[in-house]
Amino acid sequence: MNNLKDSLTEFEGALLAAIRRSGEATPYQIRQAFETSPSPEWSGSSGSVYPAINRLVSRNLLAERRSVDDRRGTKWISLTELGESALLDWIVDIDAAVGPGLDPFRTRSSEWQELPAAKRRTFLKKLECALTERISELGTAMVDDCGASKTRIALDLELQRTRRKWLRNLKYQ
Amino acid sequence: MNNLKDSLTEFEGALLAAIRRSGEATPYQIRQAFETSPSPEWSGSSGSVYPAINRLVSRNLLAERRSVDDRRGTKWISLTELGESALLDWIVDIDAAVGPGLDPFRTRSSEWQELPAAKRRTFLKKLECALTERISELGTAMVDDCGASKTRIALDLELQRTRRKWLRNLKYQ
DNA sequence: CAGAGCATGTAAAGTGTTACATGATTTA
DNA sequence: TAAATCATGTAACACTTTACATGCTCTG
Repeated sequence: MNNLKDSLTEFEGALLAAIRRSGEATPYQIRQAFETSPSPEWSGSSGSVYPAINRLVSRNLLAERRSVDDRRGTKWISLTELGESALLDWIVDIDAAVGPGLDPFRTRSSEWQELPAAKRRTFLKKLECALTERISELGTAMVDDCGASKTRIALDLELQRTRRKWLRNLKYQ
Repeated sequence: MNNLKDSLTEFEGALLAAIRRSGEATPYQIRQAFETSPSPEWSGSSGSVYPAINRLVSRNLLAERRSVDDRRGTKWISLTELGESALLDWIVDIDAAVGPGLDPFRTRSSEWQELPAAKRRTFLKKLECALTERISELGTAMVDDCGASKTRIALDLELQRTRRKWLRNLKYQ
């Protein structure tokens, strides 16, 4: 009830999704999960995670439970029914999913072509190498991972390959 | 000198790039360009554009000039040499370019597979339709556009096609 | 019993969003 | 001359980041 708009931000959605995946978790665990996540879209800092969780609790999307025998005040949080339904709405948001998001590659792509020729060649070569390196990292990560994140890694891999393919077309135009 | 870190945010970089493309422009023109931009990553609202431009002026990345005969106080802004070099650094930032950015499709992708089967099929079908629609829009946009944004649209198109391809693989797994 | 790690959180700073405010200039 | 558009900006609010603060619990 704190927030006028009832939709979730990208971060809040990702947060609820992570909590639901665990069933029940402590804010600290969720924070660790974000901090050690291979995709660093959010820092997972305490200054973002704790306030966000408390906001979601006050909006009745999360329920918190405290263990009696813990003097640290460790919280166990889980999704309420309202939280489940808000998360579901977030997951199936077609408009959000079809949008381009905030893609630093895409944002810069128009500018690369206007670099002076020598600088452009050097840079595009370096960028292609960096993409290739990332692609091979993702390749091994996908072989290692047989869990739920496998398809996500597959998507990452395809996106990077698409970037590289676009780059190669650009170079020889 | 206002800002301790000397790097640019995504928005500031995009702002400088837009200003440089015009050579000299008024903040209002830049704002319009962002507002009518087909890629709605930023709102282009006055509350974001004017403060950002004034920040960049106070960091000596932008120079402002006022026409004497205009009582509205219209400003003409252009990049200083410092602004040019800051923009160049931003453009060739490999780490930023290789990162995934904030991609709502990618963020949600892990969750779609865990939807109940019936709901999942319905949703994935709708998502595929939405992607197809977007792909055809981009296709016509690319035919119409013969300017500098053509390759950017081509990238958009390839990214959406990659999403759709990934989605189709997912469905029949 | 010291130090690493668990666990919560706040403070200050910066930035983006929506909504509001103000006045000048052009156009019907 | 009224309305649309040009043109600048501020205010309130929300969120994220970095850095700081506090205390508990386990392990060597």
